[in-house]
Amino acid sequence: MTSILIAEDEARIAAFVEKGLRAGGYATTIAPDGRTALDLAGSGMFDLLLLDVGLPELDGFSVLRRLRQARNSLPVIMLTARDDVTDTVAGLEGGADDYVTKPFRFEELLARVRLRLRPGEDRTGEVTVLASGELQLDLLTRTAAVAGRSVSLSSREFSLAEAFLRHPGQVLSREQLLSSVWGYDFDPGSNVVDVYVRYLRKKLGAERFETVRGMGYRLRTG
Amino acid sequence: MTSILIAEDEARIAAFVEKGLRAGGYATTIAPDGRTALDLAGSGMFDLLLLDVGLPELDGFSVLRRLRQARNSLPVIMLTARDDVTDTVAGLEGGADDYVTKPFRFEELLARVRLRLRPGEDRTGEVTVLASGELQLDLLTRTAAVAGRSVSLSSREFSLAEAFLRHPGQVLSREQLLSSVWGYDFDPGSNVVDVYVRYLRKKLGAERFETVRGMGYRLRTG
DNA sequence: CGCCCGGATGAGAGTCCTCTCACGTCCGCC
DNA sequence: GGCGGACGTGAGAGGACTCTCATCCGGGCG
Repeated sequence: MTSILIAEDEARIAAFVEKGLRAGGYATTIAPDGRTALDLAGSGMFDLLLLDVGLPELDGFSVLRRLRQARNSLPVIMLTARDDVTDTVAGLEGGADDYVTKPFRFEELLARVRLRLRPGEDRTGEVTVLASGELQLDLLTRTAAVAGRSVSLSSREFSLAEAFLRHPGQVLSREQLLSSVWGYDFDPGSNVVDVYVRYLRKKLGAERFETVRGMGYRLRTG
Repeated sequence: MTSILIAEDEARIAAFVEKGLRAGGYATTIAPDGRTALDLAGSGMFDLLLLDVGLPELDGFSVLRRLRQARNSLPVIMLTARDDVTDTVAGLEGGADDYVTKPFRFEELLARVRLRLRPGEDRTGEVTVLASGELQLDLLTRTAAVAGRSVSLSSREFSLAEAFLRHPGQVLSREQLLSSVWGYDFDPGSNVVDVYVRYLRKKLGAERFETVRGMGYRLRTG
C-alpha cells in the first residue's frame, strides 16, 4: 500500500489531511516536527512526503535541503501559506516537486498527490508551471504569480496569459488569440482581446505586454 | 518530429487546427474525407489522429472501427458536436482515446493532444473521465453528462459532484464534503452543502443523491 | 397525536466575470 | 502640422455564481 508521510504540527490540519488520504486508500503517518519528519523520511518506508513549511525544531526548507543532500529523491509536496508565494518558489528551487498553498480544499491536495504518485514518470515540477522571467503560471490551480507575489486571474485572463506564456517573445495576432482563447467561431470584429490585454497589463505589469502596431501583441521576455 | 493527421472536411476548421498545431511544433496533414483518413492513418506515419465525426465518404465512427479492427492502436481524439454527447460515449467505447466537442477553444484541443502524446504512458480514456451509472464527469473540461446528455455545472457544483463520484455508494458527511470541496476552514454551521446537493439533484437527477438522515448524503450507484 | 429536529426549498444580496460600446489618445505617414 | 487608423480606456449592462437566511415540510419518537 502506498504510504504517505505528513509533516505538519497543527493538529487540526494534520488530522484533516490524514482522514482524507486514508479515505482515498493511502496509509499515513504524522510527523509533528521537522526532526521526526527527516528521520522518518529517510527510513525508506514512504512513497511521498507532505511537508509543511512552518515546522518546529527544523523548518520545512531545512528538512527538504537535508533530505536532498542525503541524495534522497522522495517526492515532496510542500504546504505553504497563501500570502507568501516566495516560499513556493524557494521550495521548488530547493527540490520540492510541487506545493499547495494553505488554506486548501482537500481535493486540490489529492489531485497533486495522485499526480506525483503516478508510476513510471519523472516529473520535475516544471510540467505544472509555466514561467517567463518573473511571471509564473500554475496550470493545475490556474493561479498566477509575479516576482513571487500571487495574483488572482479570472478564467479568461488566465487562458490569455497562458497563450502568451506558451509563445514568449513571439507576436500573436488578435485573430490567433481569439481562436486560441475564445474559440474559432467568435466575432472577429470585437475588441475583447484589447480589453483583456489591458486587464493583464494592470494585473501583471504593463511593461510585459508589448503592442506591435498593426500586428498584435507580444510577451516581452526576460 | 511528431506528426498529426487531421481528418476534417470543413476547411475553416481544418485550417484553424492546422495553423495552431504547426505553431505548437507539430507536423500536420489534412484528410478531407473518411477514406483518405483511413488510408493515411494506416500508413504508420502519424502519431495521433484528430477525427471528425461527420466526414464524407466514411464517417468518423467507421474510420475508427476499421482502424481498430486492423489492430491499429494509433491514439485517436474525436471531434464531436456539442449537442450530441451520445457521439462521445459511443466514440470512447468504439476505441477513441479522448474527444473534444465543437466549437472548441484551440487551447482545449491542444491540452488533450499534449496529454495523449506524452511518451511512456498508456492512457485508456478512463483517466480523464469519472463515471457511475449514467453519470459522467470529464475532469479535463470539468463538464458533466447524464445518459449522454450534456449538463453544465458551475465550478462548485462540479467539485461536489466529483467528491461523490470518487466515493460512489459511500455516505459522505456534511463535514467531509465541506472540507473536501470548500476547504478546511469553512464555517461548519452553514448549510451550503444542502443547497448544493439540491442543485445537483435538480441538474443530475434527484434519485441519484440519497440523504441518510443524521449522517449525510450518498451517491446511489447503478 | 403532537412536537421537534433535520432536511428541503425559495428568494435574494453581493460579488465577480465577460463582453460591448463610445470615446479619448497616440503613432506614423503624407 | 494634420489626418486617419489603430490602440487604450472607462463605464456599465447582463448574467452567472456563491452563499445566507427564513420558512416550510415530514418523519420518528415520546
